Amino acid sequence: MRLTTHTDYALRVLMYLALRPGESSTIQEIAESYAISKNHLMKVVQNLGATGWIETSRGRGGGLRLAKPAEAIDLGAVVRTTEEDLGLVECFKPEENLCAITPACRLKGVFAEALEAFFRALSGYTLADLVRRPKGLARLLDLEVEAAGREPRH
Amino acid sequence: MRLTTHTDYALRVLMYLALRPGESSTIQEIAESYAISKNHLMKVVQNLGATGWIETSRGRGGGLRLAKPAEAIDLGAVVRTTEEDLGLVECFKPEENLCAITPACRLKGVFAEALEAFFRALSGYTLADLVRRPKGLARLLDLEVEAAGREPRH
DNA sequence: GAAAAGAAGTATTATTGATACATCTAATGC
DNA sequence: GCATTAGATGTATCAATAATACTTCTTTTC
Repeated sequence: MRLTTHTDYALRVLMYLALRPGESSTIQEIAESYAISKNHLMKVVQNLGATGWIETSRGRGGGLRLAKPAEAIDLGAVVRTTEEDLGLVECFKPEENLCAITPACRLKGVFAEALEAFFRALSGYTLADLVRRPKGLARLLDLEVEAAGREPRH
Repeated sequence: MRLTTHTDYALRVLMYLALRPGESSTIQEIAESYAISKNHLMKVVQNLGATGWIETSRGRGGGLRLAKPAEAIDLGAVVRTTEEDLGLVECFKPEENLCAITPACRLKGVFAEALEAFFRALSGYTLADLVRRPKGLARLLDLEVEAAGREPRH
């Protein structure tokens, strides 16, 4: 039971942007801060843009910013869009389900309920909850933030 | 977000055994009923035996049976033993975690809580809940059960 | 119109879950 | 006690797909 790194990276991007409300950041910059692949991050950002969590602008001076305040970004809702395969067991996917007992089996219902509980717990938090320690985070990301009180390295 | 088929198969084996309390069944038989790989199922059964959910006996007349009543087999506990990788995101695994912001990041705590909610929901059910329709299940598995009222095919 | 930055599509690599195969060991029944 | 049956164990292979890299557009701004 794992989430893809796609989801992991998507959340990191959102956290980064949440630390700089109103300002725009580039993929380049974010990839460097986390020391992860820029190419991979591009796909993640593309997806975040397509699903409406962030706004992107091209050209010189372009970049990314949150489409709405961090307080309004529900983590459960985010993960539902970044994690595309939520079929826990075979019987979740009718088109490829070969399990003989599906018609009388209660497994699917039980797992569906557990999955619901998972997302309900996530939805108890917003992006703002993840960046409750902005100074510490900004320092670790080597990032300039209002009131951070020091110059960034780049 | 998926569970491995290992977990899926483990639950199917337990359900099969729960339909025949006290009797013993062979891997061969179970693999045929579900039309899945016997070799793969062997590993699953081995694991179920090692973790104490079932009892196995070798030799002629050997086979598998539940180690305790279906009512006493908690689904959350089962999945915790069959699903070995529960590290949802990178920061769950200290030995391979490279995320720079881990010290100040609240992501791990939030996901740990969601995972807890997942298992809490599963633990609301036992194996007995999964086989609440024994006749229907037995018919689909082509299985002889007390009071099922017909001869099995094999 | 040049430069910067994101968008899009394709290709490659690496991981690992799933599966197959071969051999070994234990228990039973004749 | 020996043959047979059935599970245990270990290794090797295959397949799916996540992760990553590359290349080529578009758009925007100066």
